[in-house]
Amino acid sequence: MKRSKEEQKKATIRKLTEVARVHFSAHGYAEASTEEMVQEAGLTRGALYHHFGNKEGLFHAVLAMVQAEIAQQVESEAAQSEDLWEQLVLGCRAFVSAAVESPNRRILLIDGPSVLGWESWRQMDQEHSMRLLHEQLLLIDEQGGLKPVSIPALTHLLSGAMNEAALWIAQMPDQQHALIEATASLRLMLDGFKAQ
Amino acid sequence: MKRSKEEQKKATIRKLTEVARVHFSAHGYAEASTEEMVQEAGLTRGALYHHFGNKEGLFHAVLAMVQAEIAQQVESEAAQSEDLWEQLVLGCRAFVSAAVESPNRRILLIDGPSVLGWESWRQMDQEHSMRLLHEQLLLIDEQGGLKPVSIPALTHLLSGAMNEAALWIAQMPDQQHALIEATASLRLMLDGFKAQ
DNA sequence: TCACATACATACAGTTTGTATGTTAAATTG
DNA sequence: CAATTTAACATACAAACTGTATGTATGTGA
Repeated sequence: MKRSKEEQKKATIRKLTEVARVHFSAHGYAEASTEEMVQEAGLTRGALYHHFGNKEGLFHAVLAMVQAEIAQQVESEAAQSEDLWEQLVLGCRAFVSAAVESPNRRILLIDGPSVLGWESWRQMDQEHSMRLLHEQLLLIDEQGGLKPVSIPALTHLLSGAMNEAALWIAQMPDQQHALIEATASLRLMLDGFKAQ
Repeated sequence: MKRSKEEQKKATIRKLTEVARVHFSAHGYAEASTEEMVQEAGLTRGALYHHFGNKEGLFHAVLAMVQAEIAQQVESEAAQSEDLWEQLVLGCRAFVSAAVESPNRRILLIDGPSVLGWESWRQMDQEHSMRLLHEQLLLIDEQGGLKPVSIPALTHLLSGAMNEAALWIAQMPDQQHALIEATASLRLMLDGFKAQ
C-alpha cells in the first residue's frame, strides 16, 4: 500500500482540518490544544507545523472551509427565486441558518475576528458570503431598486445584523421561532432601503 | 505616608485596569502579557491574581469600564433631543462613534465575545448600551411608533449592525465620511421599522 | 541510481498562566 | 494597647503550550 505523496498530503490536511474544526468550535481557539488535535488525527505536531505553519494557519484553513460551505448554501438557496429582492431575502435567511449551526458559529463569528484580526477576517468574508450580499445589492441598485445609499455601508450593516442574529438565535430556547422573528425583522429592515 | 488599605486597593485596581486597557486594545487579549502589564503598573502578578483572580477577570473589569463609559456617552447624547425617534438616532450615532475609538474597539467588539464567551459578553452589553437601545425601542413601540415586530430580535439586529459599522468605519481612510454614510444607512434601516 | 525534496516525527527551548507560600502593614479585638 | 487576624501584595514554582530545530524515511525526478 503506497499512496503517492500528493494523496498523502491531501489526506493529512483534510483529516487535520476536520478534527480541528470540531475542537475549535467546541472549545474555542485558545482552549484547543494542538497536541490533542494531532493525536486525535493520528499524527504529531510536526505534521501540523509542516502543512499550516502554526496554529493560526490551521485555524485559517478551517475558517476558509466554513466560509466556503456557508457561501455555497447561501448561493444555492438564493437561486430558488428569480426575483432579485426575493433572492436577497432567501440568501440572508440561508446565511443566518447556516451561521447558527454549532460547527460554524464560534469559528466564524466569535473567534474568527479575534484570532485573525478583523481585517483578515473581513477579507475572507468578502471572498465568500459578503461578496454575494454585496453583488446582490449592486444588482438591485442597478435596476433602481434601492433608495440612494452607500452600498458598502449598507452591506456591512446588514452583514453585522445577520451575524448578531445568528448568535442571538443560537442561545434561544426555541431557535426555530427565533429564526422566524429575526427573518421578519430583517425583512422590515430591508424594506427600509427599498425604493418605492 | 500611610494610605488606608481601602485607598490602596482602589488605587491598585484602577492602575491595573488602566494599564491593561491600553495593552488589551493595542495588542489584543492573547498577546497581552500579564507580566508586562503589572510591571508597567509598578506591581507584580501577585497583585493581579489577588484582585482579579485571573487574566480573564482583569479583562472583564476592563470591559465593564469600557461599557460603562460608552453607555454614558450614548445616554447623554440621546438626551439632547425630546423626540423619542430622534433620541434613538442620536444614541445610535453616539454608540458607533464611541465604539470606533481605539481604546474601546478591540476590547468591546473583537476580544470581548471571544474571551468571555458570547453569552457573558451579551449579558454585560444588556446592562449597558444595549439596555438603552432596548428601552428606547420599547418606549417608541408603546406610543405606536413601530411596525409590529419582535423587539428583542430588532434590538439584536440593530446592535449587530452598529457593532459591525464601528469596525468598518475604523479601518476606512476617511472615518468622518464613513460615519456619515453609516449613519445615513442606519437611518434608512430604522425607517423600515417606523409605523407610518 | 543517486541526489534531492517532501512529509512527517522527535526533542528541546522559551513563554506564559496559575497556584502555593511567604511577608509586611493595617485593622480588629480582648 | 498589645495580641491576633486579615488583607495586600511579592516570590517561587509547577504545568501547559507554542514554536523551532533537527532527524528520518519515503517518494520522485534527473
